[in-house]
Amino acid sequence: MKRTHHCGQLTKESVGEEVHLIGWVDSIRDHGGIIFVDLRDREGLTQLVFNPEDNRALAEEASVLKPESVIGIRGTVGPRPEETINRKLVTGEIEVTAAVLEVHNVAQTPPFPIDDAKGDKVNEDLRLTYRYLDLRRPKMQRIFRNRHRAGKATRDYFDEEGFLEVETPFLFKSTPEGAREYLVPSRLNPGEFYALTQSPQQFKQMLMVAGVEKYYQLARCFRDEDLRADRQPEFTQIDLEMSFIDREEMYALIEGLIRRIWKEVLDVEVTAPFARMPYVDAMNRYGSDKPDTRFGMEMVDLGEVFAKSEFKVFASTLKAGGAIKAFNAKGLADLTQGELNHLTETARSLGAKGLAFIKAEKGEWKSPIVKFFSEDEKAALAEKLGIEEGDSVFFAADEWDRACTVMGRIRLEAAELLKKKGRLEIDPGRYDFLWVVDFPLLVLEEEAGRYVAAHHPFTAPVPEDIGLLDSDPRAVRGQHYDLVLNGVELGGGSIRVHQQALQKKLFEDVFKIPPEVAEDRFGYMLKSFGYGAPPHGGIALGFDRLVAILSGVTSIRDVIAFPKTQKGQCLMTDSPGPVTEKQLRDLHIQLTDTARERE
RNA sequence: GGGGUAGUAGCUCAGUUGGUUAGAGCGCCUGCCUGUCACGCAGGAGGUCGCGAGUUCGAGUCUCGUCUAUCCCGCCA
Repeated sequence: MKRTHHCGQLTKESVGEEVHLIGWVDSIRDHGGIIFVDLRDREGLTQLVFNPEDNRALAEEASVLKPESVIGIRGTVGPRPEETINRKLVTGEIEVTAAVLEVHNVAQTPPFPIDDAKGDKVNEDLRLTYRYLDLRRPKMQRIFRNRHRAGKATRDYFDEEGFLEVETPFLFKSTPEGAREYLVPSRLNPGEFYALTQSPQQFKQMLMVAGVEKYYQLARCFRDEDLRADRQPEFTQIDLEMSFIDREEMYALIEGLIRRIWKEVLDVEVTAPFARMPYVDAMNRYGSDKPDTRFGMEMVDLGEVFAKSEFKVFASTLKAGGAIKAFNAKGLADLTQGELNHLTETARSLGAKGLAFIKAEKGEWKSPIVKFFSEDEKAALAEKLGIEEGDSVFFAADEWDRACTVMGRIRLEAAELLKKKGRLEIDPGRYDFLWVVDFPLLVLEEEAGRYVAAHHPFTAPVPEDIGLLDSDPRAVRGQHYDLVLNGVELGGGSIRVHQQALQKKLFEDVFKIPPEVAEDRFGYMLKSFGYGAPPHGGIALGFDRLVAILSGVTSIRDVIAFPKTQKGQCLMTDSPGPVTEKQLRDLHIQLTDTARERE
């Protein structure tokens, strides 16, 4: 029995037609005589009617149906009596009176409700074990559709912009300086391993040398790092690279892509160009390289106020070259001791010694540190932070980057508390896109005492800073850019180095990679630059995060059909799993004793 | 590797200071019910309180360990 309509389609226009429908039984309402069945497919619900006065045998068949069974019916579309019209359903004006019922599959009782509201509350491990049931929920079906539309918008846009989609290998070689990789043993090359690509970075640059000029790919990437709500071991990036492009052109290109996706998926007009913020400003004002600018509570630098303070903790921090940072959590003076303890714990976990605060309550400042402040200092604080009755102010005194990071994190947690108390509301339809720019090219790796690439070693320095590479490496800015949305890092990229000599200098002189190691890992790349490499640059956007935001969910597990748990397992298929001795022998692999014991 | 939260019926949860037979809603089963759409009404079944030790006359409750999920730190060029 082929269907003539889907379950979200029929309206009173179709009254009188004979139709075939097929789908899952969503619910059954058996009145002893008349029976109503809601039939569901991915498009919607349609009410079926079985009336024993018309067809007693059929009604008896229907009375033994169970929810989630798959059935097909043939029947006639009829108008519902006026008083029984269901305005909540698209198909609520009609019902289909069944004449023939075909039961494809009777379902067992599902282990959890297949229902948007109730299903959301079910333990995630159970949902993941029965993922095929979880995904039946209309909410998950909407996410599938969002993901599909976002992908299609991306492909359409880049196609129109003259880009070619090129697939690159998953099986690459190990490049240990980045994220930890998944290794794949090589049967044909005993003792050697592939690594699954963390990203197509090096291949896409080779495509530029190859003259492709404009490349993109919805690329699967693999990283063997610990998982988070926004990190899965395999994930998808919108990856692109383009020759003869500068930063300004890149911003415009990606703004066009984002506008296209938001329009196609949400029918929302995104305003471009996006705001831009230098990295240093982002850290100073928001304490993060991915600032959430949807609310204020910006940080203030108090170096000047406390430069000559009697308060030794602040004064000595400044003297040692550190910074005093603070922000005003507007209206949070009533935070409880428990909440304050929690914030303090958070600050400590980030390396702060504690969390200094002032609560402006009942006309006075309650604080363990305010007694050390002079009248001038208090006046300056009140003015700089705009302290009013009912506010809470938090302080961090530490090395500049730690002070910023700690305050940035406390700012976000304070915002969560204010949201919970109903004093801060963020419009769910608000999208604060932001380019964070002017990143340092290098960061000092304290343990090793050397510089490593802040982004990756192929990022080009800002041209006017190249001279500083030898004299003052920390001051060199990279041509790197991050795209941030509502405090989430959507992606990042850079204009790349395309000159052999500069790339070699960076590998060997700046990153101190031994020449033979550089040759082994990147030799082919350096060689290629000797044969006519165009200037080029690119970016990669986290497609899962993007779809999560478009769908209003906080975990990318919700936008991946079959995600892994925090331990990297798939509960539905029970992977990973053991393999046979023969498989191991073929791969020239022996298990250690600890690995054997776990079996 | 570290810190937090959770684990009690199929699901979501409650369970007081350690004290009789561990409860509720939904779901499930049975019966009744001809206009419901969270149908209704009546009745019923259903429990290794994650697992293992310990303290105690007595443990869902306290202690230790462990497992699983989740959030975070480290990590993610």
